[in-house]
Amino acid sequence: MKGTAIRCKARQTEVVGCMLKRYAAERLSSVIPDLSVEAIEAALEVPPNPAFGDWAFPAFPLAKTRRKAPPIIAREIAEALAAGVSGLRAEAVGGFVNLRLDRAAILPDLLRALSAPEHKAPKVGAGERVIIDMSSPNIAKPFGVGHLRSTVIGRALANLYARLGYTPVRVNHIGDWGTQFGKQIAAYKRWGEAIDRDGGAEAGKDRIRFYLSLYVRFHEEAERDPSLEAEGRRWFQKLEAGDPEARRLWQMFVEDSLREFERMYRRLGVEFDRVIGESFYNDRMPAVIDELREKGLLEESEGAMVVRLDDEGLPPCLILKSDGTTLYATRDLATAIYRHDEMGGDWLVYVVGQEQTLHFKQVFSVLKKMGRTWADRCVHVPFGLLRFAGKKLSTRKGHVIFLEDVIDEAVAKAREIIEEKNPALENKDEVAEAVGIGAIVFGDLKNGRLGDVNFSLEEALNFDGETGPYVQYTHARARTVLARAAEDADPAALAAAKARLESGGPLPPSATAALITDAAWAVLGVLDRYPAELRAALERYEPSVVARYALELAKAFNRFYHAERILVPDVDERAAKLVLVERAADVLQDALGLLGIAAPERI
RNA sequence: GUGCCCGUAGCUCAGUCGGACAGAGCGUCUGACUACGAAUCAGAAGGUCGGGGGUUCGAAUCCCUCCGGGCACGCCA
Repeated sequence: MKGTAIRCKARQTEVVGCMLKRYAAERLSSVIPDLSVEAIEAALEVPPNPAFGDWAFPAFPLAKTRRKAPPIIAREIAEALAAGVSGLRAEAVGGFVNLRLDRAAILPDLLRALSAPEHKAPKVGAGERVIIDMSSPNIAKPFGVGHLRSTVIGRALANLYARLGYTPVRVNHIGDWGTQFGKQIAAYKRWGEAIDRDGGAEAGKDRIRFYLSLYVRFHEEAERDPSLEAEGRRWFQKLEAGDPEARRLWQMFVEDSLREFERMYRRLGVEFDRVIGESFYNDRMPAVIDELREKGLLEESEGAMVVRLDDEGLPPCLILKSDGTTLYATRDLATAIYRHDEMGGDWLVYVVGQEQTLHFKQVFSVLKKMGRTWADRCVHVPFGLLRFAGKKLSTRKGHVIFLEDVIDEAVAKAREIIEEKNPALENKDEVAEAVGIGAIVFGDLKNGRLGDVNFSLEEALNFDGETGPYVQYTHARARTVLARAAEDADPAALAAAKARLESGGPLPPSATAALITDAAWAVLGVLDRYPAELRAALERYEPSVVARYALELAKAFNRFYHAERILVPDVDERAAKLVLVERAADVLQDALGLLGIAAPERI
């Protein structure tokens, strides 16, 4: 099995949902009695060349049972189809049966299916609550480009869950606790306090830079002066003990940071159902430790307390340090139990970098040993590391790229392009924001989660080709056509013609002719796959499936747009083409929406 | 050392529960704005799918092995 995500077996169902494919499979099954419709549907594939037809059925697997050569079987199937089955044409080529659907015959059903509500919302779940751990930045640290991944992947997954019938709960698990806060306080006391007293207290983004510079300086000086580390530890002990000054400074870091994060989230359009700091779980950890001890899972090892996981083939999970204090695994156990027991989570999903894969395996295994049967409904959705100029970004060394800087550049570039190409646009700032951010978010989501990303500003600012702006442009272009059509004379006749098209009844000849051209049919074929793509995206926890799909649809639409004139005089033909344009625009907007990207009417 | 992830065109990446000559975008070159938006479209050039074995009628896809890059492997999160 590929990937480290533990997949939900209940959702490992066949990926179907295209009515065209099912149609072909059903026709085929009448002449292939030894296979079920489902098996045939699963076997059908898209031929490498459109000239070969719409679908291809490989006859090779039947060769064993039928004890005949594949080309002979293929020919028999093709002949049987020609003799007694309507709705498609078949041709045997080698071991394949190439199928060409009778486009005109299926068109009414297809149009009806495309306008049905289930097309954009195929039901999979039954309202189960899915707690999604996403974004989860650290206090007193900048919101860097690295946090973008967890944030936008998590948001897209939450949208997909909601769409497919689950109840997602988006949780921002803020890193507000740990020994680094002792260091942060120590650094602030040593150098920062004086600066603030002199009135150097910056606000906003610079405040975070200020904290970061103190943190970096701390690590630099700690290399020469090891006593700093001890000082940091002492401050953390004071913080844990509730020392007023330590609490006050910690509170200041938290508030300043959350304000900054909130601004980023607003720009990205990300919302959370719960924002809970790690410190929230401080008083919940003793109960976990007690339970582990009662169940006899805790063992002493090298002075620390661990849970052995040899039977799972995993290294031991460290629960208590030799000084008796807790570790992040302890906290994550308490967090998971809270999310299940008190937040009512049926599934716990963690959108966290792949460097923590082992950690989550251990935590889930410990939960299982504790008798929590829901442990196998805990899923780690890992993603690759983001690096810059081939280097890993390091907070300690101050190697960070502020997401806001990147966003600002992208928005400025979008603004320039708008001035150049569409100076008459009304809400330029709003659109520039949507396009600039859309470029960044799409640029992240179009690639598979697992690969490491080598961040390139140049690439993030490229709006040509397979990009967010390309999809947004295509959508806006489609909307413009629709708006122009609405201005046309005789809207009543147009509306009547469109209603007829979506009723599932017989179509006027000029409407049928307009939609069965290669260019139009290609668009309809891509539209038909949308529900299946949504299911596949969630099943694989892979928003890039949706992004790739949006690109494919945009590409097919643009081809159609160039090949055909849409606003033609014939009412039926115009209505037919407009239905296609409207469906394409709706699905593009919908797919962008799932990815968390705005789809302005004009750009 | 052990485990996991990655290795496909100059660059960035799809395709990986096996299927027909390996697909996009960027970049390069050539065309298309007096039609609904040229942030577009059409076309060209460009690849030992990291190497080698194996399974199979058929392998980028599955198995083994090696090479290269990354991450993780006890008191950070």
